[in-house]
Amino acid sequence: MSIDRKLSTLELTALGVMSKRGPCTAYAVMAEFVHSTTSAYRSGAGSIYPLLRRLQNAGLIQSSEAGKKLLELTPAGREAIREWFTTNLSADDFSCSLDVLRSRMYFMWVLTPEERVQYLDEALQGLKLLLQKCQQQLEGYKRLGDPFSLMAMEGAVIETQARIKWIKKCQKALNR
Amino acid sequence: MSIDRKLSTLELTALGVMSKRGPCTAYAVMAEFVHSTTSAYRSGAGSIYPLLRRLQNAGLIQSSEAGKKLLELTPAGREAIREWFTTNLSADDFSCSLDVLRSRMYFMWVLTPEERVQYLDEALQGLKLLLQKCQQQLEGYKRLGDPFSLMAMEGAVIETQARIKWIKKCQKALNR
DNA sequence: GGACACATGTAATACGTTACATGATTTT
DNA sequence: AAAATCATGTAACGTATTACATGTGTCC
Repeated sequence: MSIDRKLSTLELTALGVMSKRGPCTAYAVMAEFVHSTTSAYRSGAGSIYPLLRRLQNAGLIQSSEAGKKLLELTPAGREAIREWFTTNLSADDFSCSLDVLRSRMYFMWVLTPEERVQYLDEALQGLKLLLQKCQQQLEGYKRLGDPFSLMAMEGAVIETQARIKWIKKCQKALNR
Repeated sequence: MSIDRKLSTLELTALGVMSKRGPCTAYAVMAEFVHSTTSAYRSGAGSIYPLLRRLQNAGLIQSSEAGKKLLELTPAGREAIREWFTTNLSADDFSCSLDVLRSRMYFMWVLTPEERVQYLDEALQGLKLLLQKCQQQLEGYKRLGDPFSLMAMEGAVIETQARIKWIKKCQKALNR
């Protein structure tokens, strides 16, 4: 009934989403993930519905008494989110995140010099576009969101700016 | 025989590792992943050996004629790495990376104000430690590594610095 | 009335993780 | 001689992805 293993990041994020929305349908939770800007969170029905059933079996969420098929957190579910912050703090949480652009950089020597320049150009353009999207969302949060969503989104902006700065540095290094 | 589906990041990274090392044993490839600082790449024997067999079946790597059980890239394998740069450039590659610290921030309102302060403190310390590790590796690359590994590692340093800056900003926001 | 979003799933498949298992070689 | 590292796997399990399937409500 209860949970023995560690919850995955996806499961905890689903719990977090539900804690913000209050009672909502499984479909609403899924919709949040389908349109996520973070590719690792982009999940479809085949992932979310079984995931929610797992959480329900674990007693972390339950059908709301407010009728229909609305789901809501149980006290145990709320506690699971708190424990995400307090107990699960391992080195993995701080470890460098998986940045495909950065990973690929290790192997860029397989390209010709011209291809390298072109690749970095495309990367820079993609990142600038991403930055715009992040900044737009940030503006939205400034009006509507809570301060914590705002903080999180500011993190995305700062990270993207750093990646842009990095690509520019790489371009300079190549020009020498 | 050849590949119809898209190669995973892990598979492509394995190809990249082998392209750098030249002919090497499966164990050597695995060892690179076991001790990775990026948690998403930390994989054991159960992941790498089947993965290498898949690559071999796909004709991307082969046993080296240099005797023993050494593996090396085929021309098709080298081409697969190049295509990683050229054709697979989707929006996903630029998307915000999965940063657990950032994800969690959305849901930090479940904590008490004191817990929030403590959590951010721990996060900051963890990131500072990570930064040190990254900078040490960077110094190593400056002597031994190729310029592309150096660039990649500089990306890790810049990213980590940005995350530290972000956490400090969050701390200031909480103090108000 | 047709299109679209809402709503909920299942089945096949493949992939990653963990744990287990074994043996050779090298180091202390 | 024992311990550690090199070396190569297998088996069980769980989870994510993709594609398929179905039905309702609502808007134009």
